[in-house]
Amino acid sequence: MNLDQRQADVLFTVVKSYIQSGLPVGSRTVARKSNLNLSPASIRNIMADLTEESYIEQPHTSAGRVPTAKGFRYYLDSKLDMEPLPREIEQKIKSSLAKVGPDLPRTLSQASKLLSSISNQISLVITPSHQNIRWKHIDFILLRPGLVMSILVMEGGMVQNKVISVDRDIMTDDLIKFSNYLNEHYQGKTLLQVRVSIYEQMKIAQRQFNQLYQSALRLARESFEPENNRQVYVDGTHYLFQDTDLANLSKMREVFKLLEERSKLLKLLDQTLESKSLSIILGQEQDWEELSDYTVISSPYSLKGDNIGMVSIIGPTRMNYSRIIPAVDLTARILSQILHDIYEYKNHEGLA
Amino acid sequence: MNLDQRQADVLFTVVKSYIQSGLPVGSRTVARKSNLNLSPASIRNIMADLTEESYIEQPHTSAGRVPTAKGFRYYLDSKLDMEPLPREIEQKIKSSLAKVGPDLPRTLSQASKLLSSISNQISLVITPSHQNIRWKHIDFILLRPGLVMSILVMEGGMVQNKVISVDRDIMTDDLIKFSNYLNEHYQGKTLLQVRVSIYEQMKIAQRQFNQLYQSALRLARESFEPENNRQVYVDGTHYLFQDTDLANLSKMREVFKLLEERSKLLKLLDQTLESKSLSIILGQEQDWEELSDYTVISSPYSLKGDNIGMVSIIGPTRMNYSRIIPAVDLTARILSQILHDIYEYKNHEGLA
DNA sequence: ATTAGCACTCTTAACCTAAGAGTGCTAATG
DNA sequence: CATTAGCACTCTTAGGTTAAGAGTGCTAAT
Repeated sequence: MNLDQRQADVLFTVVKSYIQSGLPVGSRTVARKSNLNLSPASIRNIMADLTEESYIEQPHTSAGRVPTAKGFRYYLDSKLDMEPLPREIEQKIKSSLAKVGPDLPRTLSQASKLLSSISNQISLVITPSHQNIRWKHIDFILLRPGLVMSILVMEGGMVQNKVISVDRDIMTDDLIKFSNYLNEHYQGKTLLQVRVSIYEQMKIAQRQFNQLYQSALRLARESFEPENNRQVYVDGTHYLFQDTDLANLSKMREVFKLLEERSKLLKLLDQTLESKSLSIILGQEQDWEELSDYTVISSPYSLKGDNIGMVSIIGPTRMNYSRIIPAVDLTARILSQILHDIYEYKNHEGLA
Repeated sequence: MNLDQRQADVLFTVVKSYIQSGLPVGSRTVARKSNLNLSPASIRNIMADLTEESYIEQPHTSAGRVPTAKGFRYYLDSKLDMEPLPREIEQKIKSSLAKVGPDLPRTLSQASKLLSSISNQISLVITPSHQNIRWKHIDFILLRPGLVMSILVMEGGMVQNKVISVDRDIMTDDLIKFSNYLNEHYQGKTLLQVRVSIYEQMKIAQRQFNQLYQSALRLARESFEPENNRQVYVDGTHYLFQDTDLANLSKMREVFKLLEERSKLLKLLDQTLESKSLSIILGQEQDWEELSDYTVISSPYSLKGDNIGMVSIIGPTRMNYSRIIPAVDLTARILSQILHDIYEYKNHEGLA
């Protein structure tokens, strides 16, 4: 069902006013704030319709209306009046991130700090999946007989390390041979590409009986395995305490629980990784009971056209979307730009 | 001023009852709960004295008494009735940590999770200062001309990496020479020891004009520099929402702010790193206005007699000390034990 | 189609009151 | 002389009542 112009106008006014005040919105207020020039009585009729279609609802008989999830969704799906971020904020982000230097983890961490402080909401920045990134160098270090640490340096300065158990008769010299081999033959490929190669070789190797060769492959396979170690940089958790009352205390607690369960969190954010652009998850809509009353706004950052990670904020459903959406969007864009620069060796003349 | 037996008894009863109920404690209650066999009237006299000396205080005229920071401190400084942790919990910690394998970061992270879940409080585990740990291997990787990543693997599997800018004419082959040299000559020393050596060599080198040699030293110096990268594993933040009302909301918010300001947090915990054993910081006592009403219990974990890191919890001042102190203490002990095992190559026959 | 008017509902804040918890003091007690 | 019973007093809290006010939906007038 679509809304006609007047209905949409009323709905938008209700949403905006509710975002601003957090209070149920009455017909009087809508009459004043909208530019429809209708009397409250007429507005009431329209609001009755909107309630019928459950875009808005009444907390109780004599209260004004509050937008439902459906109402918010309609508001968000319509092109809305974004306030473009002031130039100086954009500059601040750029310069602040440039200062960090060509170090991806620090860049992401800093981006998270910036985003939370300009949005006044909890920010999340998730590290890239390593799968589609090329790697630069691999090293195996014998921690002690039977135990090896593999260190995989990705372009952009991400490092992935892993402790791997191996046959006890593998020596440092063997490890050096392995790593030399891998560095020579596979360097510059993505992890995914390497994995495919290795699996092929393993099939062949099974027919041979070269023990050492098989060990090498096993070691390589483990090192390049898709690691479950994507990190999430979380900042600004204290913003969740903005205008809160006892009622949402238990809901806030759920948010904090969610933030600590990284696997759940990743699942939530992965939902949106596929979408090409900014996406909004309304907790009430989905079956994320942890997020009722909260909304997640995410925007992917990309490298060479692939979305590899996410920039997000978590805030109350009644947050100031016009301000925050551009903030998330811009942060993701700048991050993509900087990533591009790091990977293309541009604009970064080293650290101070 | 010291308390006599009876005064101490009354104070303890007040503290315990307050911890249990969170409510001001009246003379009736003390008369019942203490084993003094005195009438409420007599208790009232004693409580008046304790109030005089400000061990306890009255929220208002007709209310019972609440322990002050001084009262809590007296309670904590006296040897108190610890409930030793049940055997099975100790076992659970040990086995759960053993399962992680000889990987220090993961071990610490897991320890933090365990501690928060058995204490029902926010837990903090701070990673070791690398300064007094021996290192195993160093590697330099040329990210691109003029930019090197150094990777320093410590015993126990900590990795410290850093992006360092260098002269543009340093090549991969040079880097290999550098790292070989360092690995041969300094391996097995602590970072602190290496730094001292390097500074000495730099003094000598200044008089020479071997450009390459000087570069190598600069690179080494940066790599072994005391990094500001001690991490803190935080878990169980949602426990802060236990029995909370609007009054402490703003205080809770301060705690969350503190948790995100890692530098402040480290300063707080470093206070206690020197003390040989478990220590308790009452927020009200110190000038940590972020922590009024909260208390930090910390216990250091050690390697070869040196305290290298901390295990802590943050909880309300009225928490169950008898249960939680042993939990913190035990976790730190087990961690020390496991560290010892990792470093001595004992008890760890690799991963599954 | 729009709106003024109106009766109705429900929440909220303010006020009052009674109950109850706890105190400190005094005088009695063993 | 330490202890305790008794009591008047204070202050908080919960409950109940009330009045104000916000907002509604309906009806009838424009």
